[in-house]
Amino acid sequence: MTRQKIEIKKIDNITARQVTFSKRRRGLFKKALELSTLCDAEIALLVFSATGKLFEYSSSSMQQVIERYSFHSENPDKLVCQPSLDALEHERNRLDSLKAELEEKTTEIRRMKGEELQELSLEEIKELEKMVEAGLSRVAELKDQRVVKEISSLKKKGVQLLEENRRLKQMTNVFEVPTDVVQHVRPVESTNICSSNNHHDHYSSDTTLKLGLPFPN
Amino acid sequence: MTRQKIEIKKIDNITARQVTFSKRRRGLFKKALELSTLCDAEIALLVFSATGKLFEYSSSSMQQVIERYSFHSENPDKLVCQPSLDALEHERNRLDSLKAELEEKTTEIRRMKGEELQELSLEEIKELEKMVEAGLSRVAELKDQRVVKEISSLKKKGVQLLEENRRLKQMTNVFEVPTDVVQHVRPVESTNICSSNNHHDHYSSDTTLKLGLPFPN
DNA sequence: AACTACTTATAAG
DNA sequence: TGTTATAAATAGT
Repeated sequence: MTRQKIEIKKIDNITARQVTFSKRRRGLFKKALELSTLCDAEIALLVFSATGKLFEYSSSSMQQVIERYSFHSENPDKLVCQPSLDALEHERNRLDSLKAELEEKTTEIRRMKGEELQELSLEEIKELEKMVEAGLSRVAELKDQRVVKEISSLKKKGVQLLEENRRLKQMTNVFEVPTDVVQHVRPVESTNICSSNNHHDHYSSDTTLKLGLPFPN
Repeated sequence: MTRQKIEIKKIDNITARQVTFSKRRRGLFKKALELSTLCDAEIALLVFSATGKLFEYSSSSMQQVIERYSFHSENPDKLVCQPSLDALEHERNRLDSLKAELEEKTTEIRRMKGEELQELSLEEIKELEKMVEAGLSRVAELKDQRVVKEISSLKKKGVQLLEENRRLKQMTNVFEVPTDVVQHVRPVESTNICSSNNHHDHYSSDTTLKLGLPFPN
């Protein structure tokens, strides 16, 4: 919230994350203290860092506030114990391995972006560069393919539009003949009329077509 | 803390106190959420208003954090003895969200490598290309820095080696004068002799020097 | 509840 | 850790 606004999502850079944690933790505890003082509120605040360190604040005593909480939340499932510690532990193991995997991918992405290279050897950096280069050329290539496709489709559309224009001009001529002839022609030509109103977007012209001619389902 | 700085002590005016309570409570919860999100911290926050109303926030589940706290603070009189469905369910949610996150990162990596672009729009591909380009130039830049460093260190070493060679040649000349002269000279020149055995590492040559000429302390 | 003028928190270096 | 430019929180209206 300074120098630059940041997005509220997990900070990838571990060092930055720790620094931010310290600063914001202090800020949070200060705010908690102020709120309890100013407004005579009873507050408990528990913070476990990512590394498992505990930080706590309580306006009275942690014990007391937690008891008050337990009482307050008339927990009906308090009697229901033992959902199997085993299962819980299993879940936690899985969680840990997922976390590790995630950390790995996060680092890989950061490295592809040229961050966090300090602990790579020159050889590894060269390897990385080759990889990113390969990725870039593949992306560029696919982009070009898309562009080519886009252009050719645009050209095709241009031709169609020209065609339409020609027909519309013919229509103008048709309008000069008696009304019943025009009406006879319309069902066949309505598609073209619609798309000519949407020549900048052929997808929505399809939609318009469907709206104009609803199907029975 | 605006319009005028206020002293942090209980607000006398009841209305003002309630208003402040609302505002600051919101602020506090927001900060707590931000901290847990940014820094991957596990947080529990309990606030009882002066009128006894409970407000709570927890990054995972209140139950779970309190349990963790109970465990952490070697508190023998277990405040809450609930392995709890709540906690289990929470672990599972977290597992799911981690899985999703992992999936996301995996896709991001594949896209940076130019794979799986089919469902991106042209605009998105262009964006991606820019990103990979930026990454590549950063990687290349850092690689160049490394290379430059490597080269200059190699050059320095070359100069040192040359220097050593020169001295060794001088030594050869010294060995050609009578033995007693050489012995007289040795205390002064021993530094060079020693370091010439370690010309690839001038730090260890210092060590060798000390070993050769131990100080009385 | 909305609006500011001001203080505070904090991201980046 | 300390500094600073800027974003965010908020006291009083």
